[in-house]
Amino acid sequence: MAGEGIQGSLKKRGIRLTRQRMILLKLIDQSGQHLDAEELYRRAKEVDPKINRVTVYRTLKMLKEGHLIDELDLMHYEGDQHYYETRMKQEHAHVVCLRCGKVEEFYGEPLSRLRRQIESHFGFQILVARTEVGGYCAHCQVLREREMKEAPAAASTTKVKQARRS
Amino acid sequence: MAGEGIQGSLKKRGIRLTRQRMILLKLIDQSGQHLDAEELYRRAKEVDPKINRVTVYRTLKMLKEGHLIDELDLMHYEGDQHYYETRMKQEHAHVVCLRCGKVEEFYGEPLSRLRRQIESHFGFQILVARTEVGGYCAHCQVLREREMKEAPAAASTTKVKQARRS
DNA sequence: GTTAGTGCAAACCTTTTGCAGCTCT
DNA sequence: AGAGCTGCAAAAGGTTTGCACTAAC
Repeated sequence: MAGEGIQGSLKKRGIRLTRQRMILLKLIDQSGQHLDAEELYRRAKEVDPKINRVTVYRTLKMLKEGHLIDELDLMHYEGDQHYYETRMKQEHAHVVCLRCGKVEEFYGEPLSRLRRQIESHFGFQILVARTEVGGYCAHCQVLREREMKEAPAAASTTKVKQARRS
Repeated sequence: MAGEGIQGSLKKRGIRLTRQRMILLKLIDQSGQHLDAEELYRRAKEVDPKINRVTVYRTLKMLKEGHLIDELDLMHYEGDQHYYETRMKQEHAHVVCLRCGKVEEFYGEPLSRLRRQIESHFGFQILVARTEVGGYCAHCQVLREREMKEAPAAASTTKVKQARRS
């Protein structure tokens, strides 16, 4: 399991493995989802009701600075908070539907090619990379067409809040 | 000049061209830079000291929703505010040095290829795309090596605040 | 035992909202 | 004339900080 990888990495750097951090690491790692600080806090409280929101923020900050997790915005689909995911997976782009909020992940050659080109073009040493794409998923394109016929003016703002899942 | 393009587009949509909006459009368009709301407000006040910060936010929001400008985070190099740029340019990635803050722009084939692949892979209709890369520019890589020798512990956090220019 | 980490409260920064009055068209 | 926009004040949302206490090593 991936949690061990992160814990080992922290230990090596002399960072203490507190009870709170173990809980948070486990949560981040288990859920394949993109969690924001508040959601992570909510879930952590179910395990340890005494845990503090601040500890969540501090832990996320630490993990981010240690390049153990990545920070995403997901096109700010529902507010300006950030989302997090473990860094183990292969590099991928996030594709966010601006109507239903669904997040898909795109893996593949074009991404690593882009990375290599940027590195060689600028002599740049890449530490983090983030590609986010916003638009309409196949399903919502159809629904939008329908909406346009019924109420052309309102359709441009239509936003259906529903489970964001990849 | 590009400002005309945006103004025309607004007029066509029945959006009023107020004095304040003209000022802001001109500023966004002139400066080839990436401005955040506060900086834009600061500059606008030099032209019209009575302009309100809220108007800046409202104008940015309107332009963003009309897809006339793009919103960037620039890897949150210095805070969580957003940066804006006009949308006329060809699509490009933003390459941010995490040490000196310099922002470079990368144009090229890999980006449009990525876009096409995502569209065909998911049947997705892309409206906005954002690629941001963080790391060390050629210049700062050298400086960091030097820092590592002198003060290994401190070097990981070293951040030189200086003009963010592309 | 020492030092890093936690919880609490309070501050902070960025952005949004409600509303009365002003101004483009 | 009238809808749309602005300014002001106030609130909201998300995140960080100072400090005394606690717990990991």
